[in-house]
Parts: sequence; structure tokens; C-alpha cells
Amino acid sequence: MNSQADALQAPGDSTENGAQQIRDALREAIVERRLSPGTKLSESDVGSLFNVSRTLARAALQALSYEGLVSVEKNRGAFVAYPSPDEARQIFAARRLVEPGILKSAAERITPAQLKHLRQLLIEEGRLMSERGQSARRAEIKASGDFHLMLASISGNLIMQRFMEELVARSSLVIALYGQSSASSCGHAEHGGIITALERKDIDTACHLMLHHIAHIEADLDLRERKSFGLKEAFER
Amino acid sequence: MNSQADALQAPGDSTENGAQQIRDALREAIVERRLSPGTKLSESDVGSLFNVSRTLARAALQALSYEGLVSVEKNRGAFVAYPSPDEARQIFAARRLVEPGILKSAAERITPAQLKHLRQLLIEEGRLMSERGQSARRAEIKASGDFHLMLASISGNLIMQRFMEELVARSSLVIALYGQSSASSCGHAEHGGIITALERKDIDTACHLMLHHIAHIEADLDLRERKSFGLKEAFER
DNA sequence: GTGCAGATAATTGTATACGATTTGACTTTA
DNA sequence: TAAAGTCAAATCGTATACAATTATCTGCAC
Repeated sequence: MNSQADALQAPGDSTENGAQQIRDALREAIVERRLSPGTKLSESDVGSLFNVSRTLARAALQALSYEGLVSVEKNRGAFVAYPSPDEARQIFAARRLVEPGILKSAAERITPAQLKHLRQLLIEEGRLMSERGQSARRAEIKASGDFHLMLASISGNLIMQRFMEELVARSSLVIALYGQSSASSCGHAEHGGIITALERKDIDTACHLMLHHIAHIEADLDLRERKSFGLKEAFER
Repeated sequence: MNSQADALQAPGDSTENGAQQIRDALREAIVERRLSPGTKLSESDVGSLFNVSRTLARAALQALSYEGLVSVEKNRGAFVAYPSPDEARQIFAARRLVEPGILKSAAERITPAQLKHLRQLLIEEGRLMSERGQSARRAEIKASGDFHLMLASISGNLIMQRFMEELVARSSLVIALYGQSSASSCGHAEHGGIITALERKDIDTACHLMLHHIAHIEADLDLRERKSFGLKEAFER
């Protein structure tokens, strides 16, 4: 069960208090796909893994359930969320709904320094793509999300930023479940295009590129209803 | 301290489990302004008020802090959130950002039955406006928010619906703090206008009306920085 | 009377304990 | 043998206990 939950224990800022530290470590593990959808996260196991009591483990799991990354079933336990195809569609619908607005907001406030920072992020992302190894893959996933989060941060609206953090994290789960071509490579180029449009203050183009970008990510998903695996279909092959 | 926390204990669906029930009751009390911003919510007090242990009270308060309705300060306790003017602006900026999109989504899916339901909600809202008494006032506040939540519900996106619930609840706090004319009366007419536009499938008009509506609510706020009340200005009256 | 220092009270942070629910295995019986 | 019933293990739900932190009060020096 914990074959995949080995190298957890994220660096941690050590300035946070117990439950938050665990929550952040678990979230990172989920977003970077070291923990797969459906994995059971029992309170005892989480607690002993981090050397804390069930109390704190439970608090962390509750927190993650508010973010949609963990689903807790009454009297049964917590599991890494396993978003349904419909849920996946809603997540991307939400992104299509808010990201153009965030981008517009960001475009109006962005400073040259921030633009430079975005470019750096893009370069780093490209570098990771060319590297090999699981660790690089994880970092790439994270970097790809960070681009969108950076835009939210630039928009200056903390509420939208937090919402985007949730959406990006949940998107990562969806891609882990339904993604086909493991290459989010095309995404990189699109990020570049958006930055270029931003540099030109061409907001409309930037928004359109963003919508296309989200559509591309979604197009790479296979969201056919494998409804509970039919109970029969699961064996007739 | 609890002079304003008397008639709590909301009806409750009795199908929920402990902490959620308390969370919902507290949220309702906050949104309906029976609990004012800044009110201290100590774990013991909340627990004994609902006849549960601190454990559950704490869980409920944590949950509310994720929604932004309660702020918990380390080692000091939980308080009904006291949004800063800047936070208030961000809340409304977020609403301007997402509500047109939600409205568009809703317009595409709305059924005649749902339109009728919206109309009914509007009538109920109007009825409450004409009534007198605190209880009617509370119900009016709730009904006014319910209009926006209903639209989110019609949009069919659970994620956006939950986000709107958070935004509407936090807006209620902001209005309680910074609202000037206690009359959100003008809002009623604007709700009606939006419904009418929806009936005509005139999405653009509906979105514009929505933006104006949000702007009007925000315009009724006095968001000047009363920075810590100056320590002198607070008493020279 | 003002300011500092230590003690005391109140409140949160975390761990542990116990009861309730679910799950899977084992036993019994037709 | 298959179905049903019963029991034991694991896990969650909640309460309580204790430790750590913060706020408040008291007393003393100045």
C-alpha cells in the first residue's frame, strides 16, 4: 500500500504548525503524482509516517478534502481523490471560466520584473522537459502548474490565487488519471506564446491562447465513462 | 461576549455528522449577521454551546477558516473574520471575474422550470423586503445571496457553485462591516432585470446587468482605510 | 503613580483513550 | 458446497487529558 509513498517528507519551511506541514507535504506528493488517485490514506498511517498523532493527521486530511484532493468517506477513511470524468470536465470548465479573467487582470498589473520572472520560469520548464528521470518529470509537472499560478499571483487577487491553486492541483490529479500522451510538451510552447502576447500587451490574444491551451490539455484526456467498470465489462475481454 | 450569540442552533438536517452541523450553524449565523465580524469564537465556548467536545468545535472552526469566514490566530483563538478593505475589494473583484461566466453558463442550460424557480425566489425576496423585523431582515440577506447561488447551481458546475458560496458568504461579512445604506433594496430590481434578460436569452445584457449589479453593491460600501482607528480618531467624536 | 517581574489564569496545541462502525474471515447449517 | 450468520480486526468518531503558549493580574521597586 505504501510502496509508492516512500520519499515523502517534503523539505518543509519549519515555520508552519503541525497539521499544515503535513497537509503541504501530502499535497505536494499528490500533485507530483507520488501518490496515485485512490490510494488509501488512513489516519494512523499518515500519523506514524510523520511522527504525529492521529489528531494532526486527521486535520491535514480534512484540509485536503476541502481542497478536493482527498475524499473522506464516513467511517471508512480517506483516499487520494479519484475525480470522475464529470468532475474532470467541471474542473476544466472552471479553468476556462476564470483563467482568461485572471490573465486580463494580470496583464493590467504586470511589471517588467514579473515578465522576466515568467520567462525564467518558462526556461526552467524547458530545461526540465529535456531531462530524464522521474524526479525531473515531477519537477516538470510542478513547473507547468506554476506558470498558471504565477499569473494568478501577478493578478494580485489572493482569493483567485487560492482558487487557482486548488484548480491546478486537481487538474494534476485528472491528468494522472485520464491523460493519454504523457507529453504535456505542447503546453510549453503555448506558455511561451502567452508570455509573448503579454509582453506586447495584447490581452485579447493572450486570452485566446490561454483558452486554446486549456482546451489542448483537456483534449489530451480520455474522459469516456468507465462507469464503475460495469462489474461485468471489467472481465469480458 | 455571547450577547449576540443567543438564538443560534440552526434547524440542522440531522443527517450530517457532528462537525459539519456545527460548521453550518456557525456559517449561517455569520452570514445572517447574528455574529459580528471580530467576535471571538473560543473552542470551549463553541463546544459547550453545541454540547460537544472541543475536538468537534475546533474542526468546525478550522473548516470555516478555509472558507474565509473565520480567522484563527495561532495560540490565540478563532474570530469571526474581519475582512480588510483590500480583502473586500478582492472579494468583489473575484465576483466580477466569475459571475458573468457563471451567468453565461447558466443561461445556456437553464430550463423553464428553473426560470420559474428564479422568479419565485425574486418574489419571496420582495416580500421579505416589505416586512419588518430583524428576522425578516436576516431572511432578506439570505434570499439576496440565494439568487446568485441559484444561478451558480443552474450553471451545473459544482466547483463554481462552491466557490460562489464562499464569495457570497464573505460578501455578507463585507457588507456587514462596510455597508452604508442598509437598503440592498436596489439589488432586488437588478435581480429582476437579470432574470428578464435570461428569459429573453439575451446573455450579453444579462452579463452587463450582473456587472452593474455587483458594482452597485460595491459602490454602497465605504472602503476607506480606517487604519487601526488612529488611536485618537477613535475617541474624538 | 509608573514600569517591570513573576505568578496565575485562560486558551490553544497535541496526544491518548474509548466507543462505534465497517470489513473480512470463519463457522455453522441446510 | 453454498449461503447465512457470527466473530474479530481494523479504522474512524468523539471525548478527555496533559503540555505549551499567551494574556492578565499582583506586588515590588523606583
